[in-house]
Amino acid sequence: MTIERIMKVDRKTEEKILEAAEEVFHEKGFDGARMQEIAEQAGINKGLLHYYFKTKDKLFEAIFSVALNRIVSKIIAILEMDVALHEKINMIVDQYMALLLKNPALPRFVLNELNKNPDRFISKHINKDVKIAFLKFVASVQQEINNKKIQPIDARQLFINIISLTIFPFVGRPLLQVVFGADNTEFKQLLVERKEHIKKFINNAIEI
Amino acid sequence: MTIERIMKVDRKTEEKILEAAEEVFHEKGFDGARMQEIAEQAGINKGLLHYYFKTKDKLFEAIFSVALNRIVSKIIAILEMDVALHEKINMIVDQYMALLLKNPALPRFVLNELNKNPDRFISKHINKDVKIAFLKFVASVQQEINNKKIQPIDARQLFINIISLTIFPFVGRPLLQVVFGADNTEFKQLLVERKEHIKKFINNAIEI
DNA sequence: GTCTATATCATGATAGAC
DNA sequence: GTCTATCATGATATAGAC
Repeated sequence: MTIERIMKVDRKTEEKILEAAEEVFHEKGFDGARMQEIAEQAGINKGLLHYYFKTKDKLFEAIFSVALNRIVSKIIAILEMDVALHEKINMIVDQYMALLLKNPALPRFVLNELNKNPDRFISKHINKDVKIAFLKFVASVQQEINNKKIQPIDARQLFINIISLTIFPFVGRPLLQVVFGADNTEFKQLLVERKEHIKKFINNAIEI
Repeated sequence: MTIERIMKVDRKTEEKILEAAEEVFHEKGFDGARMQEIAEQAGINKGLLHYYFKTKDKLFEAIFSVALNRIVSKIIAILEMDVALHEKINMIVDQYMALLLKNPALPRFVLNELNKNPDRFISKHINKDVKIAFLKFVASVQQEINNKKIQPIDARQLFINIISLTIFPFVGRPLLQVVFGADNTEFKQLLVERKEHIKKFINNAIEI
């Protein structure tokens, strides 16, 4: 009974911390984030924060690994599926767009931290899974080329294209918004429409 | 004579500082950069650094405005030109790729700082120029659609596509490199080939 | 588990000699 | 203009009371 209550309280505090840390780290990155701000955001104080996560690095690692996984795992799952190429492409765009619309700051955060410290990737098991999944994608592309369903194309370039068209708007948003003179709601509308646009655009580009 | 010598020395030191600051800021961002490191990189000490640029913010502003300008001004120039649409697209891709291959860290730096502080844009005159230039691009697109040269397409989405396909590989590099299992030289080769790939890809996508 | 108070250290910035 | 020494602040992290 007492233990139950304590565990419940623990869990709740830890969750509050993780939520707060995610928000602050995603927004400001590791260097810009302050333990003070995370504590405030979580409704606790610095002391308690350090009680749960000994160091800033440890807390960051917890947030970053989740974020990286969110970005990568979905791609792996789709790339590995046994469906036709254009289905794969549509699924990547659809599901990725949905993910990013819910977490607009995610790609910027992950890519930036990854650029500052590329080795962070190597430590993960993801590494091999990604490569294997990608090889299945390459095979899909080659098969479609052989069957004269699509034009000859470098599978790596095609992959870059899919990811670029989907992710970039979220990273380049401030730049694009100024160019378009678009406010937040207008730009969001553009992103929603973009899902169908990308699928059609890619299909046009590769069809024979 | 004496004045000349002093001015020459000044100029040289300031240049060394700006070069060092650019390198460090581009690499680590504002929050991650240290005045100490910039001073070392420039071969001077912190005191002298503060003598030339009173504050870190001032020094950053000098670096950032140049970077932003490098990213934006070229696009403006091309968008405003009176050439056929597909020429415009080719020029953007060619010249942008060339710029980014020489400054791979540039887009990540600018976009990240811009995301942390989007208002930084508003203070610039660029703001209006960009919008005007973009309107000329929209007109180009509309004209080609009317003349049945390309398929109907939202000019804003097309613009996003061009920029995405060109810039993203430089921002998403660590992610892509792991997926491909590519080392640095292999990836660079991919980027070089990419110039022609993008132009063909876009052309295929929009042609009638 | 949670809080307050404090230690420790790094960093941006200044003062002053040369 | 350039350097050394120092200040002042703010951030991570710890100690100890409750």
